[in-house]
Amino acid sequence: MTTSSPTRDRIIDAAMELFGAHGFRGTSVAKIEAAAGLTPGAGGLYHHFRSKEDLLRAGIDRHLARLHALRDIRATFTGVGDLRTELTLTARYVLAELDEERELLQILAAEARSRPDLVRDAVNQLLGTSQTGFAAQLADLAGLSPDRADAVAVVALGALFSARMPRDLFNATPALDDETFIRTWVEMLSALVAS
Amino acid sequence: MTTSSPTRDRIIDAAMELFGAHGFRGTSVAKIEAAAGLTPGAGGLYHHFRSKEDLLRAGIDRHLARLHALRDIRATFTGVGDLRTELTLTARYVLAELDEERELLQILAAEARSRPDLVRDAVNQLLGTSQTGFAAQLADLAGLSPDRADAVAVVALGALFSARMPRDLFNATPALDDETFIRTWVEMLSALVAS
Amino acid sequence: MTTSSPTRDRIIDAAMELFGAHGFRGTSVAKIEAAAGLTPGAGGLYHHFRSKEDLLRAGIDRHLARLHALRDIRATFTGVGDLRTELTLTARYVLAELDEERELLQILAAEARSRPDLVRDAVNQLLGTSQTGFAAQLADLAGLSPDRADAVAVVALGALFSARMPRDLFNATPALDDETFIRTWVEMLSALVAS
Amino acid sequence: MTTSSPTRDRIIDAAMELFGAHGFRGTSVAKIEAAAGLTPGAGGLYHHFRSKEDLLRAGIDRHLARLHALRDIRATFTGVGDLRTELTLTARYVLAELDEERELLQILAAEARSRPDLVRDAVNQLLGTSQTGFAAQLADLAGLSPDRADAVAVVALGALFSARMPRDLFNATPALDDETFIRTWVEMLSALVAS
DNA sequence: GATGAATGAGTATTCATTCAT
DNA sequence: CATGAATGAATACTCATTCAT
Repeated sequence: MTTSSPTRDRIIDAAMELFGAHGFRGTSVAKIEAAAGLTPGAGGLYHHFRSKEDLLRAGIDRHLARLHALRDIRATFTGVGDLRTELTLTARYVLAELDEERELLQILAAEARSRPDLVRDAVNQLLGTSQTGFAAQLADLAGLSPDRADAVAVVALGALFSARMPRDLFNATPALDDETFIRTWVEMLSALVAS
Repeated sequence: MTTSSPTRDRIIDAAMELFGAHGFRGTSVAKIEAAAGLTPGAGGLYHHFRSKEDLLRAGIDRHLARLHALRDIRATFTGVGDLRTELTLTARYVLAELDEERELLQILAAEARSRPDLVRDAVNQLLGTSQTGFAAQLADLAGLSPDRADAVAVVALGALFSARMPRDLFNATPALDDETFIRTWVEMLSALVAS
Repeated sequence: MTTSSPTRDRIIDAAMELFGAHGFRGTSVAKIEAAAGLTPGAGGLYHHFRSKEDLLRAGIDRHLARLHALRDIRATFTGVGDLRTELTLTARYVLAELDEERELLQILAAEARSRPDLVRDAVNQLLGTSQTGFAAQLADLAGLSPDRADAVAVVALGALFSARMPRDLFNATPALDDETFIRTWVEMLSALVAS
Repeated sequence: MTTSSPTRDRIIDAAMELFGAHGFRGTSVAKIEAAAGLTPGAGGLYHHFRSKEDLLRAGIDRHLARLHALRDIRATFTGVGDLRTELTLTARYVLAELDEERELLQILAAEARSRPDLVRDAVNQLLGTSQTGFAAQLADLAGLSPDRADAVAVVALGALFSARMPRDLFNATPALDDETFIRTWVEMLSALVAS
């Protein structure tokens, strides 16, 4: 458990927002301090973090922790309803989660080249549990074999991610509204499972 | 038409590789010059490009031009075979194209925050034609209504992109081999279309 | 008389050791505090010293005070024995004293440029009394005239100091072991006095 | 042979003077640039040296090179005259050499703690050849055995160095004028050799 | 067309010192 | 007395860009 203080939290908030908006390198320590209410350039940040990079890591960790919390909550509302309903709920949940993690994903995408390991680890945490969780759900709901459930989970979740990636990572205008996207996605999956 | 010269091309080559590996800000003009065989730090680059940013734009444009060429070639091998075969070919083609554009995608993802317009424009060119092209193919092959074809194209292409994004953009280990991915994807689509 | 307290003394101990090892500028107040058992960076040092420089002065003063004590003790064992014995004892005593003050000399040498007055004063105290004392001893022992005794004392003491300076001040490997050095030095002096 | 340019030389000149006066840490890169006629803070220094430390090394090397030149010249005026004359000439030469290297010695003394190896190496070059050279001269002139010549050379040269060290290294007022110092030193040595 | 040299504007980080608690 | 937090001032080093040769 890392030490927590109001200033420390304010620094993380400010930093992650700025990292998301201008990238890690594009955000100066002075700007972070200013945005956190400290005197810019005075190095007050270093009373809370060893380096700018350390702050990035702390920010990512906080995001990931929040995510784990979300996942725990989720477990409670599974297992009630028919296939279509459950898939629709899952889709909505995943998109909501992606929205929640938009800032994090932008940062990770921008830093992937400069901090490969940091990014890989974070992304594996983000994706890994989603995939195995959804595969289990599919195996359970639709009676798929483990291997098949895995494959379907990967392809289907990928499609779901792609509903947000172009917009969040590349500023592209989304090609479909959420309702239509989810409906089509559910149909595709139920058709596959039924076949 | 911008002037072309062997040195100019070498600079673009070097720059795009370095931008892909270390990001735009992470790549100094001096390093680009060195990698292009010029004296680092002497500013020889400025005889060919007005600024570092100008060079980035030139690099992106060259990638996009190459892409258009690819697309033209593609038109020739469509329209022969049944649904499954054609979908499989399409999937393979899209993945190959993504591999071809990996460097570009990495650069675009990293710069999305700092150069929103530049990135949006490039990505729209990359995605736009794919989407309408594939929608048309689907309408044609499976007799879907234009709206429906659009929706299905978006979801299906998104799934396909997601076969590369985690690895190319986030250094994540791919969860599925290409063969399995494509097979599952084709099944999903044909099931949907058949239903 | 400055106030004395266990913490204050611990701070001086820590500081002088660190100053000797890394120089005054190379030693941060935070490191001194840490080495003295205080929280680093909390400024606890300032309850005992007005500034870092003040602490340096206090440390030097403590060293000089210790030296005076040594000198007093010394007076007791002079005046017994022939010339050679007495010179040998003197040589041993001076080298021992130099060893005792090694840390101080290192600090003084390093700070000579940045704090000229502080260093000059301290060094004058260190050298002055040695020189007049030894001159008196020589005049007494060997019947030299005051002027001549002064000159011989300066040259001879200088030779003695040079047995330690290269090693203590410049990390050079000593060129001679103490026994040989002292024997040669005693011979040189007695030859001169006898001539 | 390191590259040489007027600016590069001006930077070394400025740096060594400032290092001597305020110490290495006490001299900012900006101040060196200003003193060398460059814009302070613009980093122009880095077109000539990889780092501030690299500049220090270059400065020390230049001093040492100059010293070797001096030594070569010296060989020409040895071997003419009786013992006393030759010793007097040697003493004057050594003091002149020390005056020539005053700046260097001050820098070395100040940096001994922070750059032990750099200083040790330089000092070994400075002292080593002096010592063996003078020992040879003594063996030759006065017919001393090698071991004894070594011992006498160390003690005598140490005495000579001590004519400058207090003043140059510790700002102390010299206790003797050069003439008297040298005369006493010569007497001491000839007495020893004659005995 | 290429280069050596220069510069203006940063950029992360350090540090002595202060002060409310 | 000691500490957590803050700050003003520095500091070494980087870099995109310009320009005379």
